[in-house]
Formats: sequence, C-alpha cells, structure tokens
Amino acid sequence: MPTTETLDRELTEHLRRRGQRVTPQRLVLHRVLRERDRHVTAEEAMRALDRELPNVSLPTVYANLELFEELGIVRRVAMEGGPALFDSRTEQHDHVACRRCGRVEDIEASVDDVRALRAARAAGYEPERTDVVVVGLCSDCRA
Amino acid sequence: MPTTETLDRELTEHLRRRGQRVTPQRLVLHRVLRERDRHVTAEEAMRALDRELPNVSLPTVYANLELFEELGIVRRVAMEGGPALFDSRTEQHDHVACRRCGRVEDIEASVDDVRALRAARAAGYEPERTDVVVVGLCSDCRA
DNA sequence: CTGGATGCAAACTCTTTGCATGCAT
DNA sequence: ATGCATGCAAAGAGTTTGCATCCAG
Repeated sequence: MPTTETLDRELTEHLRRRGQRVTPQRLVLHRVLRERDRHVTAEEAMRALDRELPNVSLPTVYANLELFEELGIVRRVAMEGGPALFDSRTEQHDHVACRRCGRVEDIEASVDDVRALRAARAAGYEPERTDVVVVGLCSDCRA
Repeated sequence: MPTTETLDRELTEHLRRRGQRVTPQRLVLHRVLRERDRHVTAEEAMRALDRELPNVSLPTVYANLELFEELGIVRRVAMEGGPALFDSRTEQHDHVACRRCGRVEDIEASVDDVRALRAARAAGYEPERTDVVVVGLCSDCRA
C-alpha cells in the first residue's frame, strides 16, 4: 500500500496535468478508494470520507467519481438494480454478481474477447473495453 | 414469423402450465415482443401495446415483463444509466453498447466462458449465465 | 481576485408498491 | 364466486442539476 503522501502526490499530478484543482475532498476520496481496493458505492465512499472530512455531500462524491473515471483512477461497474459500484482496480478483470443480493466480486475469467471486439467493429462500434459478468447465486442466497 | 394464433397459443400454454391467467395485456405484450424481435424498453413496449390495446399501465408492463422473464420468454438486459432493455432473443448471445447514446446491439461474440464459470464457482457462486458486453462508441457518436 | 468546486435542496428518471376495481377461471 | 390481474397514484431508490457560497490558484 502506497503511503498517504505518495497517493496524494499521484492524484495531484493527475489533476494538475488537466488543469483541475486539488481539493481536500478529492485527496481524501482518492485515499479511501485506493485503501479499500474493492467495490464501493457512492454512499459507502461518502461514509468512509466522513470520518476524515465531515459534511462531504453525495453530489460531490458523484462528481469526483466521474472525474476519477475520466482520469482512469476508477471504473464504474453498473449493476442490475442496485447502486453503481466504483472499482479502483482499473486493469482488465471480470466480475461475478449475485442476482438476489447484488454482491459483486472479482474473478479472473481470462476471457478471450478478440472475436467480440471484431464483431463490435463489424457492427460499426469503436470498442473500448469488454465487460464480463457471471450472474448467479452466492453461497448465502442459495441457502 | 409465427402467426398471431401460434404466438397466442404458445403463451397460453406457458401460462396455464404455471396456473396463471391469460389476459389480453399478456397476449398483446407477448406479440409485441416477439414481432419486434429486438431490445425494447418497458416504455417502448407500452407505446407499441397502446396501438392495439389502449390504456395499459406501465406497472402492468413491468409486472408482465418480469413474469415473462421467469417463463424464459425475455431476458432483461441491464444497461448503464438508461432504462432496462428486454430482449426476446433468449438464447446465448452477447451485446455491444455505446457508452454515449446507450444504443445496444446484438453481436455474436462466441466467448468461451468456461474459465469464468469455474472462477465463479471457486468464489462460492452457482453461475446461471455469463453476460458479455463490449462497451465503446457507435458510429454516430464518434462523429 | 476569479472561476472552478462545494454543499444543500430539489428535480429527475426509472421502477416498485398499495389499493380499489375488474375480469379470467 | 373467488382471487389474481389491472390501472391509477404515489412512494422509493439512485443520480443529477441549480444555485449561492467558498476557496485553490
């Protein structure tokens, strides 16, 4: 785990490069995301923020998660029904989701998406990524 | 394309088998879905219904799309942000989605999900299906 | 100083729920 | 006749927008 100073410096560089301001809200949100290193909802992120920097608003959290997505710091993982999840693991990996309780976990599916990408181009699209989600029931929900 | 009579008979059998009622709303919704044979939102389905059977309510459309999903007649395709899409093609196939305008189209990705399913089981899940979505920009949105 | 960033409240979209009425069985 | 299905209205969840204030540059 990088130190707080390292995390803050990383974000500061990212922001300066785009001419955007370095605010305490952004620095702390960034730390929260990187320290947890798992899927969080906007609301969970806000609660975690609150311990270090009270009164941060949900719209600010959403705005900065969107900004971080543009910066490549998080990936938004849209989930059926429930709230959106934000994932600080940005490298290619896949997910398994429980259709009953909405739990989501990482899996290493090692899916070969070459044909999928080719089919997407043939349909006139410029592909950017391939989302693979195995949907099923988690151990708790099967019981 | 099957005739109206065939479509109606198919649905009637499905419903009777589960002890559920055969209503005009269900018959017409079923026809609309099968005739269009593409992704429709609940709202689009309602508008299409309206031409043949006015004053069908959106809650009824949702309730019956959910029922049809249990019957295996449609598959709900959750899409980032926008409204849910309901797909009358229920056999395995994949999608490409435009991240800007939300357009969704079928592709034949022929993805091998064996490792994904194994990884899902290893994580304690009972997999039911694998959703593969190539995300990118459609030809219109690139311009 | 100056304009982008924030907090608050309110709007918005999509979907589900409650309840009285209606109709398939 | 019975009770599931419907239509309407309203609630609910999640996210976005408007706007006055604030603070990073």
